[in-house]
Amino acid sequence: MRISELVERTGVPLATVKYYLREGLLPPGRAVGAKLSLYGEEHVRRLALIRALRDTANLPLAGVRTVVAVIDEPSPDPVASLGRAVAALPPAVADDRRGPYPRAEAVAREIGEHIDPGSAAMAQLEDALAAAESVGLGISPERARCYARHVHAMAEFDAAHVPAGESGRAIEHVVLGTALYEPVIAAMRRLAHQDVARSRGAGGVRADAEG
Amino acid sequence: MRISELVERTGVPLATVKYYLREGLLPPGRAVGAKLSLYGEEHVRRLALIRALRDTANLPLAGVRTVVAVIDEPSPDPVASLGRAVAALPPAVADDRRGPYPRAEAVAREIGEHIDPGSAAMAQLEDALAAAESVGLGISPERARCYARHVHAMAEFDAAHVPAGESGRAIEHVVLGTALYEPVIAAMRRLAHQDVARSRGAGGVRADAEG
DNA sequence: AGCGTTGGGTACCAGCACTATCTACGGTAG
DNA sequence: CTACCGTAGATAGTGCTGGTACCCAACGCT
Repeated sequence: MRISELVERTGVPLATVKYYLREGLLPPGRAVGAKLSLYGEEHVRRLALIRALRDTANLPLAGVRTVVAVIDEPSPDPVASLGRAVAALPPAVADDRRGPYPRAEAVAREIGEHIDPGSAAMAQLEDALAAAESVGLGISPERARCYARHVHAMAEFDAAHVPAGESGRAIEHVVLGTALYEPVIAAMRRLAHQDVARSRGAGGVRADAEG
Repeated sequence: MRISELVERTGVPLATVKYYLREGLLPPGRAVGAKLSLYGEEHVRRLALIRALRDTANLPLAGVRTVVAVIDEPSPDPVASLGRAVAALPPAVADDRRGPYPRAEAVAREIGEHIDPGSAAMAQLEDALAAAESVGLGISPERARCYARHVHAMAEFDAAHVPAGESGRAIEHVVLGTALYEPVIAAMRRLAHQDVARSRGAGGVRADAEG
């Protein structure tokens, strides 16, 4: 299809499509002659991906670039690629950041024994815990245990539902799942708070609170 | 304390403190004479709050303003205040946004029966689900049920641990908990993925962040 | 041949969150 | 008394991000 149709189908403004082409986020179309290029379904999908990562996952374009690079390249080392991609997701972590992460380590122990203590997620957790603590919302051991149990259960579900097959698809699935399910879970948690508050307030009893 | 000490204790640059004062995020100090004001512990706490909401909860200053307004004002209707404050948290939702939210409603049914179908969180959930779907990561009913169960359990824990007493404290706790625990949970989920990935098959490999 | 579309480029812009500088005064040390 | 540092208050400018606008010349379809 021509660029005008790509614009029409995705709803992304022409100027923005050109900008993404310039920035290398969107691969160039197949050139037919000097003044015409044709685009395919993969361009439609790529635009959807860029917009989803930017608007929903809150990823700056530089991060989008990292993620699509990982997805594009047939990776020799899937695990390293995955690490790079997930580390590109917000919140940003300084490159030279190294532990120890005292608060995060205590919480991580509740999650499991197979956690890399140097990973970006540890730094993110440490920052989040420190911020909560700084306004008097420190996380008690019971809260950590409760949250740990439930995120672990969700992670197990996720792991059980990663598509089998070549590692490229799996990596894409994991990266996008990490980025795009986080807002889903956050919104669901807000709704759950609503539900709990209103069933308590309304006199309805829900006494099956665990952990 | 004088403004120089406030700067020193919080680590926030003087120019930034002045900016927050100008913007009304930080209440003015007690003026003693025309060229000197004194600040107290509440200013230290407020600065920590502003930085936590901005840096960790990713809240633009306009949103910080809304949240601190709710926390400051003794509210005649706690529930309405709470709603306003939580709606100010990201992701932003257009004011004129109204349902229906087809994807979100299906998921919300898994969470509970006491959900306000017009709340901001419904719009946020709808957007997050649509974004995931647009890149081929639509949420299956099983996944929705799994996530719903676990976020609900976490919400019940949260509700059981809101401090009793005057409603002001409770509102502050709920708003800040919503905003500041989300990144905690997101980071914990990433760590849980690591733990699951490494305890299954891939024994010993790093699932996040190259060294 | 005429006309709209395209590629390619440069320039410009808006929002956000600061940051820098200036003025003027006032409390204090010497 | 005088010098000087700290402070309040105001205005202007900066750096970054993510576009948006406009222009021009070359196509290529009819």
